[in-house]
Amino acid sequence: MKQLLESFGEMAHLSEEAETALMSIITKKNFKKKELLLSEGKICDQIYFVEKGIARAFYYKNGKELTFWLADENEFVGAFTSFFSRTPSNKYIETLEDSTLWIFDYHKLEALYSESKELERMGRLFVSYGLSILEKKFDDFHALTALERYTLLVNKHPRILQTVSLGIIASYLGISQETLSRIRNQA
Amino acid sequence: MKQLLESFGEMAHLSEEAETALMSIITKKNFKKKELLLSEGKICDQIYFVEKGIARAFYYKNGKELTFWLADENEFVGAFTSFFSRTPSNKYIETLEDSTLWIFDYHKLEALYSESKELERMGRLFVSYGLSILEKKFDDFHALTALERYTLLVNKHPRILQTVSLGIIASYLGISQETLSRIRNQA
DNA sequence: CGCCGAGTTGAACTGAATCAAGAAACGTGG
DNA sequence: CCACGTTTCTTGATTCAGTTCAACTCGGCG
Repeated sequence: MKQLLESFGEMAHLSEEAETALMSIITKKNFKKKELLLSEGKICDQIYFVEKGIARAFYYKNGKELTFWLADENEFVGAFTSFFSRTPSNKYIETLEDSTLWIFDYHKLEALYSESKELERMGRLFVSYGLSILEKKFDDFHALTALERYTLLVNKHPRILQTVSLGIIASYLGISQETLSRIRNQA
Repeated sequence: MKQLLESFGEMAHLSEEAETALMSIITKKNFKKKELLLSEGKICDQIYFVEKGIARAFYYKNGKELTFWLADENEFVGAFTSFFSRTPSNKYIETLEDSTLWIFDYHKLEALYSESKELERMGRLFVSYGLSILEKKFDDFHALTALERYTLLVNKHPRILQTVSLGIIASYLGISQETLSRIRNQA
């Protein structure tokens, strides 16, 4: 909860009223490992903030799972295009550990934004912040080699390396599981 | 201008007032080929909509130019993280042809958003739309091979292939210029 | 105790990068 | 408008990183 509010603070300056209003529409929920939060064909109605645990987003390509997002603690996960444009998603979201997530519901958020100019503005700043994060991810993926991306992950999210299975991490980094195994033992 | 308004329409429903207000703060300007719109160390104060021509964004890695964004006609280009967070950018933006661009200035936009709830909302929808586009780009880059990305580019933006130099396209696709030359002559 | 999923390791193969040289296209100034 | 020089593109030969396929190990769990 404290972490969540800190994350908000980074994104937008919230008045006490705005903070209260926002907190009133989000809900905290516990999930078991491997619970599915979104599946293909559904519209993504909820964005999640990981308070505890790990979640991932993936889709299928040629019958194989492709993990393109790993959300460690204090990070968000969601299918944003589907969420914003209200179109069915081709993505799946699931927990990889027993997790505690904060749920941001689309309709509740929209209702909240409609309440006041300040809240509308808050929404804009959230999305702007999200766009920055995504731009960073895109740049990393474009500019870095698999090894560099691995190093980044080790430094920023060592816990993911210890917890998440190798196959998932490999697909996240865009390399085969065997190559990742070799990189790890050692480089 | 018509194209510009159509693009807006896709992103957000604008009342006539909102449309007028928006049009009053953006400006159209002509640029020569190879004009620099943003350079490293500067804060990105402007987002550009390409009415005519082509623009690109790139940065340097190990002394080599890396093009990560190509904006064809009716597309946007900008250094979004820098733009939103008001921090210096490591990126360059330039035209690749004589071009006509619409300029969206940060401070003018912010002033506009402050004017009303509707305009604030419009801003939020713009950014949401931008986030969707970026997510799409990210997914493409993650899931597709160089050849698939090449095919996508050929289909969607044949004009880029004819106009932009091979080295730039290759770096955009994430492959070497030689490989792209071979792919083109033929696959 | 034996099975099963996850990880490791090896060997062969493949696609792409790199290095290098030459051809074509372009523009710039005389 | 031509001639030269620079940039861009192509092509070939070599090298290398990473994939694939396959076998094997390890640890946990029923």
